[in-house]
Amino acid sequence: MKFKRSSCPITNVLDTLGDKWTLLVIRDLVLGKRRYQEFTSSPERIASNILADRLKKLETAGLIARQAYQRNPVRYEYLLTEKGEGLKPVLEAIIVWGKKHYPGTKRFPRVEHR
Amino acid sequence: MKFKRSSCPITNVLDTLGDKWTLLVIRDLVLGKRRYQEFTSSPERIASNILADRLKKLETAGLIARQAYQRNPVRYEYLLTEKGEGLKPVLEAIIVWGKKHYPGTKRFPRVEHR
DNA sequence: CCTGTGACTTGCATTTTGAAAGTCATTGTA
DNA sequence: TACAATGACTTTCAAAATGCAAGTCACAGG
Repeated sequence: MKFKRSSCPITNVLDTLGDKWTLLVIRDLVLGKRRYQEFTSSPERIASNILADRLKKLETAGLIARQAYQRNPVRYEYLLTEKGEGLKPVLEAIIVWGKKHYPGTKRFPRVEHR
Repeated sequence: MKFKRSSCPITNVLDTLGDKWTLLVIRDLVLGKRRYQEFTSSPERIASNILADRLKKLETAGLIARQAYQRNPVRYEYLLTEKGEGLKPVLEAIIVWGKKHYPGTKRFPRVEHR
C-alpha cells in the first residue's frame, strides 16, 4: 500500500478532512440537511464553488452519496454513507472539546424535513 | 461574544485546527516530541516555515507552551498545555475511524527521551 | 413570454502553502 | 584561530487554495 504522506491514520484522515469546510458539510448532513441550498444557507456561508468541490470530493471518498429526488428537471440531494456516519464519534469529541474551550458555543439543532 | 464564523463549536475548533498540519504537530507532541527538529523529521516532512507558523499559532491559542531548555545559546522546546492535552480524545476518535477506513495505517509509537 | 428555483460553473483577485535556501549565536574540533 | 556543526528559526518566491460575484441551464408556473 502506498500513502500520500505517511502510514499514520491521522495523516490520512487529514488528507480528506483537513480543511475549514469539509467537516462542516458533514456536520450539516448529520444534522439532517441534504440539499445544496441548505448547505449554503448555514451560518458560516460556504461559497458555492467550495461547496461543489467538497461535495464532489466527499462523494469520491465514499463519505456521501448523491441521489436524485425528482425528474423534470432532475434535482439532487446528498446523504451520508455508512462510512460517513462513522464520523459521528469524531464530531462528538470535537464538540465536547469545543464547547469547553470556546465559551458561548452551542451544538446546533437538527433540522426538520417534511 | 463575537465569533469569526458562527457559534458552532465545530466551526470554532476548525478555525484553529482545520488544516493539514496543525493536528500532526499535536500528534507529535502527544507522542513525546518536543523540539523543532523532531517535528521536521516526522515522515510527513512539514516545511520549516509552516512549522514555525503553526507553533506560533498553537502557542497563541494556548494549546502549547514554549520553554527554554538551555542558555548560551538559548534553545526552546514545546509542551502541550492542559488545553492541548484535552485534544487526546479527538485524536483517539480520528485514529479509530482512520484505522478502519484506511487499511494499512497504524498508530505511531511514542518517542523516547533521554 | 417572463420570472423563479435548484444545482451548480466560471472568472478573477486575494490568501495560504510549500520547497529551498539563508540567518544567527554558540559550541565542538583541528 | 579558523572551520564545521547544531538548533531554531526567517526569507523568497512560485504554485495552489480560497472567496466573492456573476453566469448557466433545465424546467415550472403564471
